[in-house]
Amino acid sequence: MFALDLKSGVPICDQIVNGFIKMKALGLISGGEQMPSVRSLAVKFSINPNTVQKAYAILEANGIIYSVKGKGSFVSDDEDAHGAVINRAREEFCAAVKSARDMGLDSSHLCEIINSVYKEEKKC
Amino acid sequence: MFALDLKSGVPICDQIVNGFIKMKALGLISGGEQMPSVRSLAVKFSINPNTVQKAYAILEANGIIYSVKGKGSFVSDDEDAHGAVINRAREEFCAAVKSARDMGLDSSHLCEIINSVYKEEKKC
Amino acid sequence: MFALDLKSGVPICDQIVNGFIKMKALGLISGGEQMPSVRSLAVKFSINPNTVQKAYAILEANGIIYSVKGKGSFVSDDEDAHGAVINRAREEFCAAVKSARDMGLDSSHLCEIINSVYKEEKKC
Amino acid sequence: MFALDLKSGVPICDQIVNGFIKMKALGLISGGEQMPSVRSLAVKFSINPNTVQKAYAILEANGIIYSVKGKGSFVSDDEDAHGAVINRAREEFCAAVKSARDMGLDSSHLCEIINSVYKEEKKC
DNA sequence: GTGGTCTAGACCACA
DNA sequence: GTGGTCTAGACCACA
Repeated sequence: MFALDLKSGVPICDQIVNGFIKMKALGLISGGEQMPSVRSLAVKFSINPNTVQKAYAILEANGIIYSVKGKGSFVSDDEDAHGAVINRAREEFCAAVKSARDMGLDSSHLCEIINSVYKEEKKC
Repeated sequence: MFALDLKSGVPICDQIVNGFIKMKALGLISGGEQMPSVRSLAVKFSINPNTVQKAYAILEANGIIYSVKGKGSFVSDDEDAHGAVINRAREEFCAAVKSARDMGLDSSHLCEIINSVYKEEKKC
Repeated sequence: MFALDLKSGVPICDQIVNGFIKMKALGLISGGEQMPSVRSLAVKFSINPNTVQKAYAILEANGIIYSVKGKGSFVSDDEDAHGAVINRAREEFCAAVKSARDMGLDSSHLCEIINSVYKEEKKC
Repeated sequence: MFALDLKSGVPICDQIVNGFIKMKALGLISGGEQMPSVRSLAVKFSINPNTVQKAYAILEANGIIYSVKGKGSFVSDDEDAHGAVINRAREEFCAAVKSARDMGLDSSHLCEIINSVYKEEKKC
């Protein structure tokens, strides 16, 4: 399970949404699996249940999860939805590259960073 | 000179800060050069002088520019300050790579994106 | 809690910043503790919320506090940040000593002033 | 002769006033001696003559210098005036001590700083 | 004219 | 309710 960083400035709601999306991308949760209940997650993270509720609503709107009244929320099998999320990730990365380019970093340097991150060399 | 995108959702103030940082990184402005006055920039962009003022204050707090009362604001010669900004850009890119990795994108794919961005192929 | 002196000529914003820095230095507030809300402080001091907002932004930029949207502002645990503030205080005092020396005051006289201030003799 | 620091944030006018006061305190200029002309100083420092003029007016208002029409400005013999300036310096140092105390610095530490400054050990 | 501070008040995202 | 951003406009010190 992912952790929240209250001091990061990133809205808690977004952190929860991204947390579950990454868990699915990494195969830590998969289609059909039950999500933790809104209440239990709120207690676990010591945050407002409304915030968890909102995150689940966003995940559902994106087809990542679905809810069954009286039973709870479940991870969706919808591969299209997950693909759309991946596409968005690709676009976000693309924007990050442009930003880095505008700051004067050259492409070979960026590739080095990528390699070190994927090798878990913890150089950055 | 850079352009503002009022619809982007990115605070105008941040757009101005980043605009000048990029201009310095690209060598379009350099140490000692006078910045446009707060008022003139506000008129040029049709925004409130307070917003420009705030951006200039952030640039000054980061050592990118300095202001002389009654004379105006000037680009700083402080290379350390600019280096710190570049370092932050590097860290941001590093975070973007980690995020992409967590979303399941592989490193060769990321390198391809980098190459297409630097070749201005506008594929993304 | 500190008091504001609107007639002092010192910007209200700076007075608020220094007020909280001193409170932290004196142990009156400590890491994790919630700051008064921007609005409540504005009401308490009968000043504009924007002024408080600016002071909080400066404190946050210096790592003294951090803010969580929708929840409020909190005193940071970051001891490095607080240490940096103390260092700046030391440098300011150092500059004051140099200035006094240049004005012809001798060192023993300065030490006397220090002693009288710390003894609260109110001689100056 | 003293130097100006345009980036310091301290008004140029104040820097000139303090520069001459320190020169007198250090004995670098003495009663009856002629001050550099407003124009020459403005040229030397590459600043606006109005700024020099204002500084001289402040020095004259404090009895540090006096002007003779058609001849120029001269350093005053008025010891009372100089004494008043020294008193103000003492008060300023006193305020600096209070500020340092409020930041948690203890008196022995301040005395150490004083000693190192007067020994020109350049430790700070 | 130039930057710096402040008030008054609107509007937004978030919890 | 909480912080964040922005507009509109006043007033100040300084050059």
